[in-house]
Amino acid sequence: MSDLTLSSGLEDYLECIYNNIEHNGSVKAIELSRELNVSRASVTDALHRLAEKKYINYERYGSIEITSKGIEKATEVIGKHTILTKFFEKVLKLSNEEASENACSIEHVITQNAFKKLKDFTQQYAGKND
Amino acid sequence: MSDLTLSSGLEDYLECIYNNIEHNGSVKAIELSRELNVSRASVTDALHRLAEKKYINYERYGSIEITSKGIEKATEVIGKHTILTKFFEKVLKLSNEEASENACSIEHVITQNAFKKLKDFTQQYAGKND
DNA sequence: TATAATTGTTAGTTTTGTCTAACAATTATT
DNA sequence: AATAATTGTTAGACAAAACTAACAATTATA
Repeated sequence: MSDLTLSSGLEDYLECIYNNIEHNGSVKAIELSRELNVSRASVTDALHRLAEKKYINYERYGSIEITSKGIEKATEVIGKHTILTKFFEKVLKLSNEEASENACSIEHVITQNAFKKLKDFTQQYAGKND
Repeated sequence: MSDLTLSSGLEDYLECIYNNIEHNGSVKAIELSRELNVSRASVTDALHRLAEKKYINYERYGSIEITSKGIEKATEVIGKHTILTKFFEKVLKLSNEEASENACSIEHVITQNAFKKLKDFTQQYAGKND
């Protein structure tokens, strides 16, 4: 019985897959390799693990397709990323780069509830200070 | 040449070692095993890795002593933990338990600069709203 | 359409961190 | 002091993620 949850690492792959498909209609392994700074071999491994957990459909030499389960997870993580970045940028006044860097690590570990509160707080705050 | 940086996992061991020594004057492996919910064997491994990186002094069947380097790192992480908990509790109004849970994961990944800004923000905010 | 370049896969290795089970050392109890 | 209980270590497995090097498939180009 395989574990169905995603590690931070696999969430990053999924996020990247989703974003590329959104913007370009498709993704290739070489592109994930470039954007995530990992070897092509590591991408192949990750694609197999994601497929095993049903977040994507993938067969050797085939195209990478994201499943509805994958879309759900990806949008969830990306939503967190967006709000966290906004919080660090608008509330704490960090550069976009550092805001995004922090968002990128925290998005994988923050609890649902904490995120919800942070989201409300950030939106309140941004409303008042814009 | 061994890597001198600490993973999240090893930081947790070090934090636990430091806190126990502070409160009780010493720690035993069994206590770390209990508090961190890992086997005694895993603790032995972790102690060797921490000793190799010079964060603690340790020899088989010997007592666990934290080095000055270890104290520096532990207090840094604990400092982050404290402020992050305060932020989640006082600013976002989470329960102490959930505040601490989030602090526990974020303390290992937040950048120095982001932490500094968050600290200032939290102290400002707490000052105004107490 | 051959050939060359690019992309993807496989096999084998490494590191980190975990586990269990068996054994050794230490500490407590009778 | 001898025995029992607790604590610590070792050995051997396993899983997740990464790597390189060699090879296979695909795509582009001469």
